[in-house]
Amino acid sequence: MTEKSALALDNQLCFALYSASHAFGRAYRQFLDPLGLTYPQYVVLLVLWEKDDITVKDIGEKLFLDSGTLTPLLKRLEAGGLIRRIRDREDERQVRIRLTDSGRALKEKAQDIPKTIGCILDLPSDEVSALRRQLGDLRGKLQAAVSKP
Amino acid sequence: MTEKSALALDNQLCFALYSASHAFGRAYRQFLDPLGLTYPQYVVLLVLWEKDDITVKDIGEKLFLDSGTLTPLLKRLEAGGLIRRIRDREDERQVRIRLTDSGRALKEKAQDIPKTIGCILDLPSDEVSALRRQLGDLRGKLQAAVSKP
DNA sequence: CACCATTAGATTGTGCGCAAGATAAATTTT
DNA sequence: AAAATTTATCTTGCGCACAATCTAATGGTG
Repeated sequence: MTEKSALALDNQLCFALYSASHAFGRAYRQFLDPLGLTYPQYVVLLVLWEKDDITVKDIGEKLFLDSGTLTPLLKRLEAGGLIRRIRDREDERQVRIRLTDSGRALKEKAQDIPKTIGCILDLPSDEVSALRRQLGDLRGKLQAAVSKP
Repeated sequence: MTEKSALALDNQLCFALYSASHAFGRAYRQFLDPLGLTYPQYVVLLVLWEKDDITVKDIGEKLFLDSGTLTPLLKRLEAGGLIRRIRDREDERQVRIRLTDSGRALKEKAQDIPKTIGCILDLPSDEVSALRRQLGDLRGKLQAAVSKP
Protein backbone atom coordinates (compact mmCIF):
# COMPACT_ATOMS: atom_id res chain seq x y z
CA MET A 1 0.00 0.00 0.00
CA THR A 2 3.07 2.24 0.19
CA GLU A 3 3.41 1.93 -3.58
CA LYS A 4 0.23 3.67 -4.77
CA SER A 5 1.07 5.05 -8.19
CA ALA A 6 4.67 5.95 -8.77
CA LEU A 7 3.58 7.59 -12.00
CA ALA A 8 1.04 9.92 -10.36
CA LEU A 9 1.85 13.51 -11.23
CA ASP A 10 1.44 14.70 -7.66
CA ASN A 11 4.03 12.20 -6.44
CA GLN A 12 6.73 13.52 -8.74
CA LEU A 13 9.40 15.65 -7.15
CA CYS A 14 10.64 16.50 -10.60
CA PHE A 15 7.30 17.97 -11.61
CA ALA A 16 7.11 20.03 -8.42
CA LEU A 17 10.49 21.44 -9.34
CA TYR A 18 9.64 21.91 -12.99
CA SER A 19 6.43 23.81 -12.27
CA ALA A 20 7.93 25.87 -9.44
CA SER A 21 10.82 26.84 -11.67
CA HIS A 22 8.47 28.08 -14.38
CA ALA A 23 6.42 29.95 -11.78
CA PHE A 24 9.62 31.66 -10.67
CA GLY A 25 10.36 32.62 -14.24
CA ARG A 26 6.93 34.18 -14.66
CA ALA A 27 7.30 36.06 -11.38
CA TYR A 28 10.70 37.44 -12.35
CA ARG A 29 9.40 38.48 -15.73
CA GLN A 30 7.39 41.36 -14.35
CA PHE A 31 10.52 42.82 -12.78
CA LEU A 32 12.90 42.00 -15.61
CA ASP A 33 10.71 43.15 -18.49
CA PRO A 34 11.17 46.83 -17.51
CA LEU A 35 14.94 46.25 -17.62
CA GLY A 36 14.67 44.58 -21.01
CA LEU A 37 16.05 41.33 -19.64
CA THR A 38 15.01 37.69 -19.64
CA TYR A 39 15.77 35.52 -16.61
CA PRO A 40 18.71 33.71 -18.26
CA GLN A 41 20.15 37.04 -19.33
CA TYR A 42 19.73 38.27 -15.77
CA VAL A 43 21.66 35.36 -14.27
CA VAL A 44 24.47 35.92 -16.77
CA LEU A 45 24.63 39.50 -15.53
CA LEU A 46 24.61 38.28 -11.91
CA VAL A 47 27.77 36.35 -12.75
CA LEU A 48 29.38 39.32 -14.45
CA TRP A 49 28.44 41.72 -11.67
CA GLU A 50 30.35 39.43 -9.32
CA LYS A 51 33.34 39.00 -11.62
CA ASP A 52 33.84 40.86 -14.85
CA ASP A 53 35.99 39.99 -17.86
CA ILE A 54 35.58 36.21 -17.86
CA THR A 55 35.28 33.69 -20.66
CA VAL A 56 32.16 32.10 -22.10
CA LYS A 57 33.32 28.83 -20.58
CA ASP A 58 33.60 30.39 -17.11
CA ILE A 59 30.01 31.60 -17.37
CA GLY A 60 28.89 28.22 -18.63
CA GLU A 61 30.46 26.44 -15.67
CA LYS A 62 28.81 28.69 -13.15
CA LEU A 63 25.39 28.45 -14.79
CA PHE A 64 25.57 24.86 -16.06
CA LEU A 65 24.92 26.02 -19.61
CA ASP A 66 26.81 25.27 -22.80
CA SER A 67 27.93 27.53 -25.60
CA GLY A 68 24.98 26.52 -27.75
CA THR A 69 22.82 28.37 -25.25
CA LEU A 70 25.24 31.10 -24.25
CA THR A 71 26.59 32.26 -27.60
CA PRO A 72 23.28 33.59 -28.94
CA LEU A 73 22.26 34.92 -25.52
CA LEU A 74 25.53 36.84 -25.20
CA LYS A 75 25.11 38.21 -28.71
CA ARG A 76 21.74 39.59 -27.66
CA LEU A 77 23.25 41.17 -24.55
CA GLU A 78 25.92 42.68 -26.77
CA ALA A 79 23.33 43.95 -29.23
CA GLY A 80 21.59 45.54 -26.24
CA GLY A 81 24.79 47.35 -25.35
CA LEU A 82 25.24 45.66 -21.96
CA ILE A 83 28.40 43.65 -22.68
CA ARG A 84 31.20 43.34 -25.20
CA ARG A 85 32.55 40.06 -26.59
CA ILE A 86 36.29 40.23 -27.13
CA ARG A 87 38.52 37.52 -28.61
CA ASP A 88 41.37 36.88 -26.22
CA ARG A 89 44.70 37.98 -27.74
CA GLU A 90 46.64 35.38 -25.75
CA ASP A 91 44.38 32.47 -26.62
CA GLU A 92 42.35 33.15 -29.71
CA ARG A 93 39.96 30.29 -28.94
CA GLN A 94 38.51 32.16 -26.02
CA VAL A 95 36.02 35.00 -26.01
CA ARG A 96 36.12 37.26 -23.00
CA ILE A 97 32.93 38.93 -21.83
CA ARG A 98 33.10 42.43 -20.39
CA LEU A 99 30.37 44.63 -19.01
CA THR A 100 29.90 48.01 -20.65
CA ASP A 101 29.20 51.07 -18.49
CA SER A 102 25.57 50.54 -19.31
CA GLY A 103 25.77 46.91 -18.19
CA ARG A 104 27.41 47.89 -14.91
CA ALA A 105 24.84 50.62 -14.36
CA LEU A 106 22.00 48.15 -14.68
CA LYS A 107 23.08 46.55 -11.42
CA GLU A 108 21.56 49.48 -9.53
CA LYS A 109 18.15 48.91 -11.07
CA ALA A 110 18.32 45.19 -10.31
CA GLN A 111 19.35 45.74 -6.71
CA ASP A 112 15.86 45.45 -5.24
CA ILE A 113 14.64 42.42 -7.17
CA PRO A 114 15.82 39.75 -4.71
CA LYS A 115 14.19 41.52 -1.79
CA THR A 116 10.92 41.93 -3.68
CA ILE A 117 10.87 38.25 -4.57
CA GLY A 118 11.78 37.44 -0.98
CA CYS A 119 8.69 39.30 0.20
CA ILE A 120 6.52 37.28 -2.15
CA LEU A 121 7.94 34.02 -0.86
CA ASP A 122 7.66 35.16 2.74
CA LEU A 123 9.86 32.41 4.17
CA PRO A 124 12.25 32.47 7.12
CA SER A 125 15.77 32.88 5.82
CA ASP A 126 16.97 29.63 7.36
CA GLU A 127 14.27 27.77 5.44
CA VAL A 128 15.41 29.46 2.25
CA SER A 129 19.01 28.44 2.94
CA ALA A 130 17.94 24.89 3.67
CA LEU A 131 15.99 24.69 0.45
CA ARG A 132 18.85 26.14 -1.52
CA ARG A 133 21.21 23.58 -0.06
CA GLN A 134 18.86 20.68 -0.71
CA LEU A 135 18.34 21.76 -4.30
CA GLY A 136 22.08 22.08 -4.75
CA ASP A 137 22.53 18.54 -3.46
CA LEU A 138 19.89 17.27 -5.84
CA ARG A 139 21.57 18.98 -8.75
CA GLY A 140 24.90 17.49 -7.77
CA LYS A 141 23.54 13.97 -7.59
CA LEU A 142 21.72 14.27 -10.88
CA GLN A 143 24.78 15.66 -12.63
CA ALA A 144 26.94 12.87 -11.27
CA ALA A 145 24.43 10.30 -12.50
CA VAL A 146 24.31 11.79 -15.99
CA SER A 147 28.01 12.23 -16.61
CA LYS A 148 29.17 8.79 -15.52
CA PRO A 149 27.18 6.01 -17.21
CA MET B 1 26.88 41.87 7.76
CA THR B 2 23.77 39.76 7.20
CA GLU B 3 23.20 41.59 3.93
CA LYS B 4 26.29 40.54 1.95
CA SER B 5 25.27 40.63 -1.68
CA ALA B 6 21.63 40.01 -2.42
CA LEU B 7 22.60 39.70 -6.07
CA ALA B 8 25.17 36.95 -5.51
CA LEU B 9 24.30 33.94 -7.62
CA ASP B 10 24.82 31.51 -4.77
CA ASN B 11 22.29 33.34 -2.63
CA GLN B 12 19.51 32.97 -5.15
CA LEU B 13 16.88 30.38 -4.38
CA CYS B 14 15.53 30.87 -7.86
CA PHE B 15 18.81 29.92 -9.47
CA ALA B 16 19.11 26.81 -7.29
CA LEU B 17 15.69 25.83 -8.56
CA TYR B 18 16.41 26.77 -12.14
CA SER B 19 19.63 24.76 -12.30
CA ALA B 20 18.22 21.78 -10.41
CA SER B 21 15.26 21.70 -12.73
CA HIS B 22 17.51 21.58 -15.79
CA ALA B 23 19.62 18.89 -14.15
CA PHE B 24 16.45 16.86 -13.68
CA GLY B 25 15.59 17.31 -17.32
CA ARG B 26 18.99 16.06 -18.41
CA ALA B 27 18.71 13.07 -16.07
CA TYR B 28 15.27 12.14 -17.38
CA ARG B 29 16.45 12.48 -20.94
CA GLN B 30 18.49 9.30 -20.83
CA PHE B 31 15.41 7.32 -19.81
CA LEU B 32 12.93 9.13 -22.04
CA ASP B 33 15.00 9.17 -25.22
CA PRO B 34 14.57 5.40 -25.69
CA LEU B 35 10.80 5.92 -25.43
CA GLY B 36 10.95 8.76 -27.96
CA LEU B 37 9.63 11.24 -25.41
CA THR B 38 10.68 14.62 -24.07
CA TYR B 39 10.04 15.46 -20.44
CA PRO B 40 7.06 17.76 -21.17
CA GLN B 41 5.56 15.04 -23.36
CA TYR B 42 6.10 12.58 -20.54
CA VAL B 43 4.24 14.70 -18.00
CA VAL B 44 1.34 15.10 -20.43
CA LEU B 45 1.21 11.31 -20.62
CA LEU B 46 1.36 11.09 -16.81
CA VAL B 47 -1.81 13.17 -16.76
CA LEU B 48 -3.50 11.02 -19.38
CA TRP B 49 -2.48 7.77 -17.74
CA GLU B 50 -4.28 8.98 -14.64
CA LYS B 51 -7.35 10.23 -16.49
CA ASP B 52 -7.97 9.72 -20.16
CA ASP B 53 -10.24 11.64 -22.55
CA ILE B 54 -9.81 15.14 -21.14
CA THR B 55 -9.58 18.53 -22.81
CA VAL B 56 -6.50 20.55 -23.67
CA LYS B 57 -7.58 23.01 -21.00
CA ASP B 58 -7.74 20.28 -18.35
CA ILE B 59 -4.19 19.28 -19.17
CA GLY B 60 -3.09 22.89 -19.12
CA GLU B 61 -4.53 23.44 -15.66
CA LYS B 62 -2.80 20.43 -14.21
CA LEU B 63 0.55 21.29 -15.78
CA PHE B 64 0.35 25.10 -15.64
CA LEU B 65 0.86 25.33 -19.38
CA ASP B 66 -1.14 27.21 -22.01
CA SER B 67 -2.34 26.21 -25.44
CA GLY B 68 0.60 27.92 -27.08
CA THR B 69 2.78 25.27 -25.53
CA LEU B 70 0.35 22.36 -25.55
CA THR B 71 -1.10 22.54 -29.03
CA PRO B 72 2.14 21.83 -30.89
CA LEU B 73 3.26 19.32 -28.24
CA LEU B 74 -0.01 17.39 -28.55
CA LYS B 75 0.28 17.45 -32.32
CA ARG B 76 3.68 15.80 -31.99
CA LEU B 77 2.26 13.16 -29.65
CA GLU B 78 -0.50 12.56 -32.18
CA ALA B 79 2.01 12.34 -35.01
CA GLY B 80 3.84 9.75 -32.91
CA GLY B 81 0.66 7.72 -32.64
CA LEU B 82 0.34 8.01 -28.85
CA ILE B 83 -2.85 10.11 -28.65
CA ARG B 84 -5.73 11.32 -30.76
CA ARG B 85 -7.11 14.88 -30.79
CA ILE B 86 -10.87 14.89 -31.21
CA ARG B 87 -13.13 17.96 -31.51
CA ASP B 88 -15.90 17.65 -28.97
CA ARG B 89 -19.31 17.19 -30.66
CA GLU B 90 -21.13 18.86 -27.76
CA ASP B 91 -18.87 21.88 -27.57
CA GLU B 92 -16.95 22.41 -30.75
CA ARG B 93 -14.50 24.78 -29.05
CA GLN B 94 -13.00 21.94 -27.08
CA VAL B 95 -10.53 19.32 -28.24
CA ARG B 96 -10.54 16.09 -26.28
CA ILE B 97 -7.32 14.14 -25.94
CA ARG B 98 -7.45 10.35 -25.91
CA LEU B 99 -4.70 7.81 -25.57
CA THR B 100 -4.29 5.30 -28.36
CA ASP B 101 -3.53 1.67 -27.53
CA SER B 102 0.06 2.49 -28.22
CA GLY B 103 -0.07 5.43 -25.82
CA ARG B 104 -1.60 3.28 -23.09
CA ALA B 105 0.99 0.56 -23.71
CA LEU B 106 3.83 3.00 -23.17
CA LYS B 107 2.85 3.25 -19.52
CA GLU B 108 4.44 -0.15 -18.91
CA LYS B 109 7.78 0.98 -20.25
CA ALA B 110 7.67 4.13 -18.15
CA GLN B 111 6.77 2.26 -14.99
CA ASP B 112 10.32 2.01 -13.64
CA ILE B 113 11.48 5.54 -14.33
CA PRO B 114 10.39 7.10 -11.01
CA LYS B 115 12.11 4.37 -9.03
CA THR B 116 15.31 4.72 -11.03
CA ILE B 117 15.36 8.46 -10.47
CA GLY B 118 14.57 7.85 -6.82
CA CYS B 119 17.69 5.71 -6.53
CA ILE B 120 19.78 8.47 -8.00
CA LEU B 121 18.42 11.00 -5.54
CA ASP B 122 18.80 8.59 -2.65
CA LEU B 123 16.69 10.59 -0.23
CA PRO B 124 14.38 9.41 2.56
CA SER B 125 10.82 9.50 1.33
CA ASP B 126 9.70 11.92 4.02
CA GLU B 127 12.33 14.36 2.86
CA VAL B 128 11.08 14.00 -0.71
CA SER B 129 7.52 14.67 0.44
CA ALA B 130 8.64 17.69 2.42
CA LEU B 131 10.49 19.09 -0.55
CA ARG B 132 7.55 18.48 -2.84
CA ARG B 133 5.25 20.29 -0.44
CA GLN B 134 7.60 23.24 -0.04
CA LEU B 135 7.99 23.58 -3.78
CA GLY B 136 4.24 23.44 -4.19
CA ASP B 137 3.85 26.22 -1.65
CA LEU B 138 6.43 28.31 -3.46
CA ARG B 139 4.65 27.82 -6.75
CA GLY B 140 1.36 28.82 -5.18
CA LYS B 141 2.75 32.01 -3.70
CA LEU B 142 4.46 32.98 -6.94
CA GLN B 143 1.35 32.34 -8.98
CA ALA B 144 -0.77 34.40 -6.60
CA ALA B 145 1.72 37.26 -6.83
CA VAL B 146 1.72 37.19 -10.62
CA SER B 147 -2.00 37.05 -11.24
CA LYS B 148 -3.10 39.80 -8.86
CA PRO B 149 -1.12 43.03 -9.32
C1' DC C 1 -33.50 37.51 -32.13
C1' DA C 2 -29.41 40.55 -32.37
C1' DC C 3 -25.47 42.01 -29.78
C1' DC C 4 -21.69 41.46 -26.73
C1' DA C 5 -18.64 39.25 -23.78
C1' DT C 6 -16.49 34.95 -22.76
C1' DT C 7 -14.20 30.76 -23.70
C1' DA C 8 -11.23 27.03 -26.09
C1' DG C 9 -7.81 26.40 -29.16
C1' DA C 10 -4.66 27.68 -32.81
C1' DT C 11 -1.07 30.73 -34.66
C1' DT C 12 3.05 33.75 -34.75
C1' DG C 13 7.26 35.40 -33.08
C1' DT C 14 11.04 35.48 -29.63
C1' DG C 15 14.23 33.31 -26.59
C1' DC C 16 15.98 29.69 -24.29
C1' DG C 17 18.29 24.64 -23.66
C1' DC C 18 20.61 21.13 -25.68
C1' DA C 19 22.43 17.56 -28.99
C1' DA C 20 25.33 17.11 -32.85
C1' DG C 21 28.53 18.66 -35.89
C1' DA C 22 31.84 22.21 -37.71
C1' DT C 23 35.86 25.35 -37.27
C1' DA C 24 39.97 27.09 -35.74
C1' DA C 25 43.45 27.71 -32.30
C1' DA C 26 46.31 25.60 -28.84
C1' DT C 27 48.65 21.51 -26.96
C1' DT C 28 50.66 17.04 -27.06
C1' DT C 29 52.76 13.20 -29.46
C1' DT C 30 55.52 11.19 -32.47
C1' DA D 1 58.48 20.03 -37.26
C1' DA D 2 54.44 17.38 -38.75
C1' DA D 3 50.56 14.93 -37.17
C1' DA D 4 47.19 13.90 -33.91
C1' DT D 5 44.46 15.35 -30.05
C1' DT D 6 42.19 18.52 -27.21
C1' DT D 7 39.88 22.81 -26.32
C1' DA D 8 36.79 26.97 -26.93
C1' DT D 9 33.46 28.69 -29.49
C1' DC D 10 30.07 28.81 -33.21
C1' DT D 11 26.28 26.88 -35.97
C1' DT D 12 22.15 24.20 -37.01
C1' DG D 13 17.99 22.04 -35.91
C1' DC D 14 14.35 20.71 -32.73
C1' DG D 15 11.23 21.28 -28.91
C1' DC D 16 9.60 23.71 -25.39
C1' DA D 17 7.49 28.29 -22.80
C1' DC D 18 5.07 32.24 -23.27
C1' DA D 19 3.17 36.80 -24.85
C1' DA D 20 0.14 38.49 -28.18
C1' DT D 21 -3.11 37.99 -31.56
C1' DC D 22 -6.62 35.46 -34.07
C1' DT D 23 -10.68 32.47 -35.02
C1' DA D 24 -14.64 30.19 -34.01
C1' DA D 25 -18.07 28.57 -30.86
C1' DT D 26 -20.86 29.36 -26.76
C1' DG D 27 -23.50 31.89 -23.37
C1' DG D 28 -25.76 35.57 -21.74
C1' DT D 29 -28.55 40.37 -22.16
C1' DG D 30 -31.53 43.43 -23.54
